[in-house]
Amino acid sequence: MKDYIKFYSPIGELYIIEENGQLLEITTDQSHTWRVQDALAYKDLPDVLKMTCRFLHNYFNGINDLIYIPYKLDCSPFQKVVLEECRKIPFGHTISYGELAQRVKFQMMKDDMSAQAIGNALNHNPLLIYIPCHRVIRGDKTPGGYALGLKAKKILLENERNQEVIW
DNA sequence: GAGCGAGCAAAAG
DNA sequence: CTTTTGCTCGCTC
Repeated sequence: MKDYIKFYSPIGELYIIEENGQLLEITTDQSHTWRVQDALAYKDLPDVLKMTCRFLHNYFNGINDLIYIPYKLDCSPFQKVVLEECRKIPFGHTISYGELAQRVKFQMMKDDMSAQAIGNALNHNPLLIYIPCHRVIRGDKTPGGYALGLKAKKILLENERNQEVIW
């Protein structure tokens, strides 16, 4: 049993998808909605959708809401580590793909880890915004790429830079 | 096993 | 400063 709601954001309509009390996806992909039940009235929403909605509302108003939202990652073990590490990047901060590669390397106790593999994993980030993959940029400080296009990445980074951070 | 990146660093123009 | 070149590795088919 899956439910979803639409959230109108500065980077377009976001679809928030939930299953059994766990956050499944935050996406702009409209074609995903065929899998889910009809959208519910707000008062009947599962808590996880209300939490995510509030989180996004706060986020786009420059408030770093540090709530934990239960979520389920349906992806490879490698991607999970990358996404978990990415989630730890604080509001308003940026790091490079290479640096994230170092952290993942440590987590997985590997000898080598390429930045390219990190980019590959982030490209399939199922939880846009909540996992702030837009805070990961190239080593030379240029933005690199973004699944929704560079325009969206710049809007998100501008949003974090200009807002007063409320802890 | 081959091909594909949201990359990197060094070297060249 | 910008562009090119070689190298990288986990994922997917």
